[in-house]
Amino acid sequence: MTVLYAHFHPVSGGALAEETYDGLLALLTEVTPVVQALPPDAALLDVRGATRYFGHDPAGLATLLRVRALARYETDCTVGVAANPMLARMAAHDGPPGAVRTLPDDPERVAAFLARKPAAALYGVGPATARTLCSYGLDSVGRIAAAPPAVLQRILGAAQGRRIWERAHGIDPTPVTPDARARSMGAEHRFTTDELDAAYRRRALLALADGLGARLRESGQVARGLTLTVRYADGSATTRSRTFTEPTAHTPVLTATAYALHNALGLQRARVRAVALRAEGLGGAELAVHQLTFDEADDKARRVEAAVDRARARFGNGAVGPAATLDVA
DNA sequence: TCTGGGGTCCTAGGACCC
DNA sequence: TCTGGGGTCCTAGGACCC
Repeated sequence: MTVLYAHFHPVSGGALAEETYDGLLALLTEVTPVVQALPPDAALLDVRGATRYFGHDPAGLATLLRVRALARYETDCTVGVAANPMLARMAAHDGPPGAVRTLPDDPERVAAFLARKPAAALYGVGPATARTLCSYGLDSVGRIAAAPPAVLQRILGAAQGRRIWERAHGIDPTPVTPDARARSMGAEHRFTTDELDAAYRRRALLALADGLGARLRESGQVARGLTLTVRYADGSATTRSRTFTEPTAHTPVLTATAYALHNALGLQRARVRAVALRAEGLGGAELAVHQLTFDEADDKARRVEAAVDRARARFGNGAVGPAATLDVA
């Protein structure tokens, strides 16, 4: 047992504040540097090496963390302790919140723990996969584990089938990865009433693109492409994505791409509940080489953007924004 | 226990290139 | 010159997690 999965919940109830979460992550790194954040309210820890230093076994370390989180942040946590991330997660979810639950490494104990669980309790099996598995009579983790891997691969596809078979046997080779860089960054705008007006949707997209660009530049990142998701009144959704000619964090490019994707959908009388933008394929801005153009307008737009970013840094995010977004925010 | 917003990963088909 | 198989990229969509 070297992996801890911690799920935090404020004693007062409600959601965890971002600053509190940051503080909790710092608290976790007091115990081990190998902490993987799972925003907004969870984390994985590899405590190999920490047990000796602190003179506690992993369960003891988990208890220590709980006490500190309560004392310093009035935040309780549920901790699972096991041999790998998947088992640690499942141990944490195996009972009421606010406890430390340990699953020993003993293969028979692990098998017994898994066998009695319903299919949907297996990490990586959600409602849809559970339905599929159950339709083949594979309604418990024990039965999934007993099925030949080839059968699961036929039902679920090669990668998913293999992974589910492994997990049903308690196997999870994924390491705890500290400092994992985000792959994408997105935001959604939900309309208060189902929106039929394309102009209003464009204003929402402008606000989203503006905010996304600011976040990208603030974090020193560029994106390779943009995805637009449109959610409709009936719960369905359409996604369209486009790759930029070069990685960028510039709001005008994001906005123009968002508009182009939106226009290409050719929505006529669609009842739109929400629009969302996601910047994909993030990378460090230092790696991006901007094609030098002699386009004066482009050059000016980038200088304006830099000035806006400086104003925001000084006066707050609400200080400056495109005029057309004012009635959407 | 549920909700929801912000994420991740996978699949599959088509285009393109070698 | 034609054929063809195998990468890789792009795009759309689905599923899952916290």
